[in-house]
Amino acid sequence: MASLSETHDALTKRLTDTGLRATPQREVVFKVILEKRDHPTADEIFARVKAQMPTISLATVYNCLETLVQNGLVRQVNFDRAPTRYCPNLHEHAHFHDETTGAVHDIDVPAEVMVKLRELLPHGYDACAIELSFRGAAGVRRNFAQN
Amino acid sequence: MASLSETHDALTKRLTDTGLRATPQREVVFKVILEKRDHPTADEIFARVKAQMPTISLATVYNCLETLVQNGLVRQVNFDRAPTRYCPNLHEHAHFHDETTGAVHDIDVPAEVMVKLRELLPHGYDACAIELSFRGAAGVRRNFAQN
DNA sequence: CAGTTTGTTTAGAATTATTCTAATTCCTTC
DNA sequence: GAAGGAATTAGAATAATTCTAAACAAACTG
Ligand SMILES: [Mn+2]
Ligand SMILES: [Mn+2]
Ligand SMILES: [Zn+2]
Ligand SMILES: [Zn+2]
Repeated sequence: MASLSETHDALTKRLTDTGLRATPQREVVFKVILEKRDHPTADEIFARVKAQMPTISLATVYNCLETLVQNGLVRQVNFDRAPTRYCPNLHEHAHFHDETTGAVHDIDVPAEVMVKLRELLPHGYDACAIELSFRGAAGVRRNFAQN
Repeated sequence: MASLSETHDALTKRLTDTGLRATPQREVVFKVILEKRDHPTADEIFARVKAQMPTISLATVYNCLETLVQNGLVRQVNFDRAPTRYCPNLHEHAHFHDETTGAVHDIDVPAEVMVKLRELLPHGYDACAIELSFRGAAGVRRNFAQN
């Protein structure tokens, strides 16, 4: 996995390339999303960030998230009308929403499957994004380490 | 396609089976969704319904929609944080959200593709629903009939 | 039938995630 | 080290949806 300073540099570069600043707020928001690879909501991110930067405001968290999303550093995930979640996994992947625990799991999607999906579109339809999500229950819990 | 009285009967049967009533409000909400096979929002449905039943309230439209969805008579469709849309097409299908026009188009998904998607899930994951949606621009407009 | 229960509709208030506003603070550059 | 632009902040505003509580309607019950 990428080290902290690597991702820090990625953030700085990606932002400054667009004339934006790598502010402490943006850095800490980005960091907490990378740290725990669940799919937190803005509120959850706000809570985690406040632990490290007690003066940050919720508005700033929303602003930072918007910037990160627009610059392709995090992904935005929506399940019906629930609060938006944020995902640090930039690989092409789908989401499994476990209704019993509320957890969201990443599901790998091979490139060839993505190609197959794109082929479903009639001629002339050009998709700039494909979203695939599952809803259900994620399996028997065994006494093994989960994460 | 199914006739009006057919779908009317389907509504009545499906509802009364669950101890619910086929009220005029539920019937007219269902009817306007079937009539125009776009993917209207609750507000749009409210406007169309009011033309036939001027006294209906928005709360009732929401109530009726919830009932129809819960009883499998219409489908609910969400695109990120935009207002929920309602779809009368009960076949397994995906949605294409045309960002330039705002229109939503149904995309056929062969059963075998659905099977393939389900196979992406790790052992123990049980999906009760799979949602697939595309976002982009829907093709060159030619001078042919559209619908 | 009359009376009771149960389900439904309705207007308006409440909720809640998100966005907006306007003032302040922070950098960067001249 | 002023000026200008960018970013942050608190709090107000927004908007889709849900909730509340009262009125209404249909379905039972004896
Ligand atoms: Mn990788
Ligand atoms: Mn058919
Ligand atoms: Zn993810
Ligand atoms: Zn549809």
